[in-house]
Amino acid sequence: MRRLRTERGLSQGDLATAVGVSRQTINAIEVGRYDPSLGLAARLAHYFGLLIEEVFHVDVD
Amino acid sequence: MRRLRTERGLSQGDLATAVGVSRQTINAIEVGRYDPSLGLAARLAHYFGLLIEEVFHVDVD
DNA sequence: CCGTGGTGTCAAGTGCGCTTGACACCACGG
DNA sequence: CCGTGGTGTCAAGCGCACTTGACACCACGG
Repeated sequence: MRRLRTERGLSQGDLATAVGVSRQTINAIEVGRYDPSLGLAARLAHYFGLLIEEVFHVDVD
Repeated sequence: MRRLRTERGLSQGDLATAVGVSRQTINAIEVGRYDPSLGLAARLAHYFGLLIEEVFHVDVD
């Protein structure tokens, strides 16, 4: 997630506005404070041109 | 979602216990009252052997 | 030395995801 | 006729996803 963002030379704020959330939300997801909603996960994956599964390694148990 | 479930001959309650949520939660998702969390979406997709993107048509805008 | 951009984090508030518990309806088999 | 399984839905409550606003720290260029 942080890798995908920095690889593209984006700040947290840039990515936040690109997917329509606040900067703090992007930061919280990157540092692992909570998981994004399905909608936000979909927008982020779509923005990076990847599958949700490729961006987030949710453990399924 | 309902199609995937009924194709496998499962009740809402069966699927609910299979993915670890309540029956009402499965029902609410099927009737579109709200979207599942990323974790639950991942467990459901995994249970059906599909990608999250194949199970849920989240509109990305 | 100061300003600026990027980041980490806190506090307080809103709304949704999900819970338990309950009740009603329908279809079915006894 | 009654019981049972499957479904739809309500109410009240809990915790998380996400918000705005604020403050602090660090690195950098002027």
